[in-house]
Amino acid sequence: MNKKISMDDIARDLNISKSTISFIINGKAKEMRISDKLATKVLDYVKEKNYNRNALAQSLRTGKSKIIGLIVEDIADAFFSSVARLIEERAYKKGYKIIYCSTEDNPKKTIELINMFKSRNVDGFIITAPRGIEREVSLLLTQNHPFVLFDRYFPELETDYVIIDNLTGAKIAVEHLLREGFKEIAFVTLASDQTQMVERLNGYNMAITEAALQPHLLEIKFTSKPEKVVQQISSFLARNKNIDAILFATNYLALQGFEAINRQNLKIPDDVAVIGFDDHAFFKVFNPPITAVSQPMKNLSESLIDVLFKRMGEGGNNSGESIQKVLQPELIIRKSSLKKG
Amino acid sequence: MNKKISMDDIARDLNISKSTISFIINGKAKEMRISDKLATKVLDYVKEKNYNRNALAQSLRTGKSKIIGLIVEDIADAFFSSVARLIEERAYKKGYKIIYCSTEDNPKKTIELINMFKSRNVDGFIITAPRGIEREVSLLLTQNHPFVLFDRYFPELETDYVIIDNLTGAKIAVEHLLREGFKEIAFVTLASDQTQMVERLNGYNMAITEAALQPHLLEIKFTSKPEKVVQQISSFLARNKNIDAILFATNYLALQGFEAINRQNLKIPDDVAVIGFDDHAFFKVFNPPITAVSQPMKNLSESLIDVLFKRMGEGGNNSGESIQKVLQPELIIRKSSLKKG
DNA sequence: ATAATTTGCTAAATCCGTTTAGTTTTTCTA
DNA sequence: TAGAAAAACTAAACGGATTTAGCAAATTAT
Repeated sequence: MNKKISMDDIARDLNISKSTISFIINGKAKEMRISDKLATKVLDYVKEKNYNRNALAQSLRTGKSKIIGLIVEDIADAFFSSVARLIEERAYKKGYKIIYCSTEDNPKKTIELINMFKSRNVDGFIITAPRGIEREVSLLLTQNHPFVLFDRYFPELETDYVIIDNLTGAKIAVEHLLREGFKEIAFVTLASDQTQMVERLNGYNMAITEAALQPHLLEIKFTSKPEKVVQQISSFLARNKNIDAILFATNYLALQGFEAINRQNLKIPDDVAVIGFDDHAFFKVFNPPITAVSQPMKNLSESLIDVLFKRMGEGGNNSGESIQKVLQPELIIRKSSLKKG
Repeated sequence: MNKKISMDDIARDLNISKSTISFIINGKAKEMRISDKLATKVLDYVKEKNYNRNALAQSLRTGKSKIIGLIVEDIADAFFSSVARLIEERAYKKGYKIIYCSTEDNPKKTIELINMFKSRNVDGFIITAPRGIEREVSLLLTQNHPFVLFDRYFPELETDYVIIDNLTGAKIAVEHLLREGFKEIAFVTLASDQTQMVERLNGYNMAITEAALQPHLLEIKFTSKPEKVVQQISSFLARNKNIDAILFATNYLALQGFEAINRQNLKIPDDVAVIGFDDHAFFKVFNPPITAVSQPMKNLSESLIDVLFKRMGEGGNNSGESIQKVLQPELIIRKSSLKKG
């Protein structure tokens, strides 16, 4: 590896002080009363030699990094990767870079990631938190690191977060199915104590109870292999032939659910109507197109950035109230949830 | 922000030298003949105080970071996010973290990202390179930074890369359609001079020429908005009503293509057969399921990591031949490309 | 002509680890 | 029991920037 040129090298070559160079490079030439002549000379030299500041040294000294750490559950998931992309775009415009990592919902890994980000002086965190990192998150609070949670949050902690109204999301989905005349509406979800999942279940239950109908609930273990999930849904459908509509709590479940529906030789929506939670680009072109509870991706990512920058501007978490945004999801009605006729 | 504890602090508190602490923390206690008693004392203290090394300082001194920079075209794209996820998993097991960024195929942004990674001492790069960064890439070569290109490469540069045999991928797709009896096979692709796109076009052309058939080519500008893409494909189909099969060069085009096919009121595969390039989880559950040229994701990500680590082990690029792997894609045949009957 | 400013620039401390080249103390050998 | 060798640590330089405090020369004010 070619050793890179440093400010010291430039200082030696041009026979001036390192401080002077630093001021010039940081655009503080005027402020520090460096002559235009010298400033130009340095800048030219820098350009000629293709000099780049060592960001490590800079961050070490300043404590700032112009980097935001984004910690998502699984970057391969369309929801998270879309958010990541949108956040990256916005942050980039503000001169910040994003580095992202996946937790795979593993608290140990997540804690490691948080510490790695901390020890690299990221300026802020955006986190989808698995259960089990409550301590680490409250450490972020007390240590006054700017951060925002999203997708889910810890009710017991007073943190900033941006989430969607999951309860309402599930509720309007079920209510739409009710209006269409479906009566035996199932909810296929993950067995999870994460807030977003709990709320979706609550929304489903609320709508079913209000309509005085019978719930049909299938909770699947997070660890199940895809084929296992298909089998579980498949046998669930076989056992409950009266089910005429299904709300899937996540896209991943919807995917396996479609497979199960195929295996049971059911037609959407004639035999069974379907709604997914989280929209997906492909849902629009499915045959039939799939109705979905859609999270406001743009709004979500903008809010995340806004909240985080607010915190960063204020220099941390102990300055005032926490900011908690709850965005409204939208039901995008397509043919998969419409009664024939 | 609470100021964090440093080795100096520990040194002062325990009244020993900073070097000693460093040796102990780095597991060099034996080697440096530090007594077990002192080592234990320090380790206990470190645990008690929840001390974490400052990774910036460490990297600054050592030049290593245990971080790999992954630069993809668009993390929101299922292909790239899947690769990212798989690479992350493997790297994590080796004690490396991944930080990833999207280029959006913008050379300027990509160069910035590469420089940012460089200035943060990442140990290696994995890059999907847009055109226009050839100079930067050859700089990586001369500066002896370990890196691997993937998805596409620069024929004029002698670098490591892992790609798939795009020509064969497109060719076997068309040949399959020919075997099924389709005669008017269209290729919908992006106007691009990136190698993967050029090769896919070559594969299509080769298969069509060998069969002595008429090509039907639609090249779409990369910058087109989604709706524009739909319209272009739609009117392409309207103008060429004889087309009985389409190979889409990317998933994104397939998505817009499905929409266009719907608008033209065509049925898959009866009116028009369809094959996508790059498989997608949802293709399996489409109605009908969609045939796809599938990249060997596991193999791809493993190869990338293997090649990169080889380079990193050798300490850079000027030690020996470049490693260029070409993986074979697989045609996953589903109903969308089967002739009725 | 001298003091007070202003201009233009620099020295040195600092951020926090790593690592080389010792130094001091203890133990062993002759 | 002197001298060699081993054991147990440590001082200080280094990596590459930022930033405070301050110095010398040139201007301006008096």
